[in-house]
Amino acid sequence: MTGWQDIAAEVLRRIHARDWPPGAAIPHEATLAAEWGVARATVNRALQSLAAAGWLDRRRKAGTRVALFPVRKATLTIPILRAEVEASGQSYRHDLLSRALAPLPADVAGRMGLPADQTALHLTAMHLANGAAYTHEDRWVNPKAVPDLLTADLTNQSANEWLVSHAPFTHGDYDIAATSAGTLAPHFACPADTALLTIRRGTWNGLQAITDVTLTYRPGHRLSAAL
Amino acid sequence: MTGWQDIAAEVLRRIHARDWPPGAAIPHEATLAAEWGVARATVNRALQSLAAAGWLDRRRKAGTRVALFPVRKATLTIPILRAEVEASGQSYRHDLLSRALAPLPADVAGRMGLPADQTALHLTAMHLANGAAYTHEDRWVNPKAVPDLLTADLTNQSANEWLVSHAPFTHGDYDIAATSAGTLAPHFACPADTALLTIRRGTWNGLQAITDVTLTYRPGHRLSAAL
DNA sequence: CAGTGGTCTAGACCACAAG
DNA sequence: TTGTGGTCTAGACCACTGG
Repeated sequence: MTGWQDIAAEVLRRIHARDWPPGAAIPHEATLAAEWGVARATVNRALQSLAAAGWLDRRRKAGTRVALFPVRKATLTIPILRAEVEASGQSYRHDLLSRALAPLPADVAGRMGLPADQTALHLTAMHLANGAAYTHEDRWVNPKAVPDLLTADLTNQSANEWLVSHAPFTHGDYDIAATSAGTLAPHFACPADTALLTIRRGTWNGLQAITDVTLTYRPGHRLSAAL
Repeated sequence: MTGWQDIAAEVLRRIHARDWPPGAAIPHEATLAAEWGVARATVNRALQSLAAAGWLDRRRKAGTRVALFPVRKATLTIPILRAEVEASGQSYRHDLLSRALAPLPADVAGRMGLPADQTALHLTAMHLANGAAYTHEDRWVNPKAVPDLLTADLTNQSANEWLVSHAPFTHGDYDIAATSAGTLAPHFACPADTALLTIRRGTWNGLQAITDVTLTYRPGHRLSAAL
């Protein structure tokens, strides 16, 4: 009945109870293992999970301390739009608005690490929930990374879904910002100065940029998560 | 030289190379352990880390499969404002703008699970980077959860920093939205219709709400992270 | 029911960093 | 130098769940 999760819970309890206040060193793995009558590996696993969650700072030789600023990390789920919409009980649809080959704008090219005059595939689309505008998508795709996308059918499957299943990426980055609706206002039937939430995401396969996409959510949208 | 991280990397390589495409089952732990000449526990650790990162779906008896939608989770770091500002090489300062006991607004009370007429501590402050407005803070604190804060000196230490070191929380939630500057416009010397990024955060100790805070960032701010 | 992942153990060696 | 966490092993038993 004493698994590593139980041990992690007990350690967390002592932290919350301030038996082990922020900054304090806690006993060594071997000591705790003896106290609870388990193998050191079990304690190790529990403490590693708490360290990964930000509760503990661990360093060889220096020991384990309660983090001064606990919980600095939070997991934000960035769902596939279809899943996000359908999970809320609404129907999902996506409309391809445009599809063209064009030279990369300077800012996008810079983020993708490609020459500014490079020709790339430019896609714009609307994602709809229950038939109403949900999210606008503005995407640039490096045709050298995924040549097959040039001829793919994107009417039933969104570019995102196609890429996810055909072009796995090794890493990526994203940022979140607030922008005014501007030229997107007509899509959302809102004033041009409405504040909208945007998420830009770039994905890479090794050193090769795959795609750079900016999603703009309808007015009032919130990104939520637990700490 | 064959640690669990090497094994995780090799598995990831095979996923990226599409040796194991999305949805496909991969060999059992025991098989892989034999293939690489390591203990099953080592393979288990590698596969668990990949499953935690979203690359694999694992179920007892059903085996391990490559996730259909890899990398659905991203870690967003929510830093302490002081650390965020100082990390960018700027000087940090914070000005307490107001501090008063007042009845909780209905929406805040709802989020905190307290009666709407409950008296609580209301704080507003500006966080400055190199002397310029960086973030506006609007905070409500449950005085029953942290009575000591009522008499704390908040001129040198921000409420956030005080709470972090005096009132550990067990869990919390947050959401991110875009709003118009509105009445905060004078603080940022921007038009009232400027789009600003806001982060609302609620923290709890067990069943007791501690605080609910809304941070509004200066125009143009971006939240960034890696995937 | 039986196969697969989940976890524990006891012992060992290694890598890193504090003093 | 030496203490502390990081990891590996070989074997064992357990828990969940698919068939």
